[in-house]
Amino acid sequence: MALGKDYATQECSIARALEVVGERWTLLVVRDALYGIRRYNDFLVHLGIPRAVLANRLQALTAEGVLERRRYQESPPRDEYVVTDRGIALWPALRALGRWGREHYGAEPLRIFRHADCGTEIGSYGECAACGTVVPVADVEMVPGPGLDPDPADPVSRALLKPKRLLQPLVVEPA
Amino acid sequence: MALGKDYATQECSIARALEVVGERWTLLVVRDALYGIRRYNDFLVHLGIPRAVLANRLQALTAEGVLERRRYQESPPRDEYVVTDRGIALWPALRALGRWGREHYGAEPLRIFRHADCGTEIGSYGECAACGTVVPVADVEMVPGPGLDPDPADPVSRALLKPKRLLQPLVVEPA
DNA sequence: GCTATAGGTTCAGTCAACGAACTTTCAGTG
DNA sequence: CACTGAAAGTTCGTTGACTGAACCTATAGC
Repeated sequence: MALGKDYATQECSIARALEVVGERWTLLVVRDALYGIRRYNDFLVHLGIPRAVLANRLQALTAEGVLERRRYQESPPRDEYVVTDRGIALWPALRALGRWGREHYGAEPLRIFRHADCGTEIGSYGECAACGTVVPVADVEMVPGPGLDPDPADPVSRALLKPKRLLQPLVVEPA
Repeated sequence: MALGKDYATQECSIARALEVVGERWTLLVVRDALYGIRRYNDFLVHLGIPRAVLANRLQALTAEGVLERRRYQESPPRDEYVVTDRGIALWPALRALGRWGREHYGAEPLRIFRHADCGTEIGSYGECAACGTVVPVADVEMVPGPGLDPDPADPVSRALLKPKRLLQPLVVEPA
């Protein structure tokens, strides 16, 4: 969606944000990065995105400082994309969008997010009602909800069925 | 951004939300609607959006129940687009996106949002720290911040310089 | 009759997305 | 040593969306 040419005239922080994360697929890439996905192929399989578009988005998000490209093996050279603090700061916006989507279009929750320390489901704004604090993203535990397909086709979706903390790197079993 | 064909396979409330509001311009239309803009021409002038795209977005948002089309005069027939409860529910997501944009890319605030009852600036999640409650959108007052151009070219931007409550219909002075 | 306003539609050109095929580099296996 | 397979892309032709300009309709005011 984003495009400097027009959004630049907007004088608006929302428009500024959308220039970075407003394009098609971009917010879903950030979502997956928060879920712990780091590798090109895992994004590819989980999103079902054209390869060229994924490469473009990963590069753009890296250039914007939302992701960081990191070498994880030397031979053959392989890089992974890790979400930065700037990307983590998008969690409240993604959480708000997800709540809105579920409340207005979804029936049952697909994924449930809980405070890992106490097990309480976190609220609309990422807060824990029991502890009275906003939960750091690293302390959010994601568990599958009743609406989620219990036997998805792709190995990345299967790996995401296991309860896990956000940001923790996802371990994908080979198919 | 949105497109059913691919996002439908996502099993994700965020993707579901992006199918509705993820396309280019769509979230900015909703933002303007929350600011009190209701008329085709006012959206057109303020956004600088191609006419055909605006017509498409207004129709799509109306079909999704985010806006409501309402006749405001009979002769000649003229309709305005008013944000619904479903659209108002997007405020936390827009607020979160705007905060992120300002904190990571903007210098000074462009618009400041305050609790109309007590004057306190509202927080990241739309809450009032003084009152300890989430402020209903209708009780949010918008005032220009230091970063905003004090003398914009178009009449809609000029009308938005005056402090006003969200949702209150915008009164545009003829140029 | 003339002009302006509001709210669109139509059209040609451009640009991005899509899906399939292809490339490179290496590790492991027989 | 050839073969297979994985990871991370690049290239390319087609399709679809966005863009800007022009055009259209109905009415009010002068």
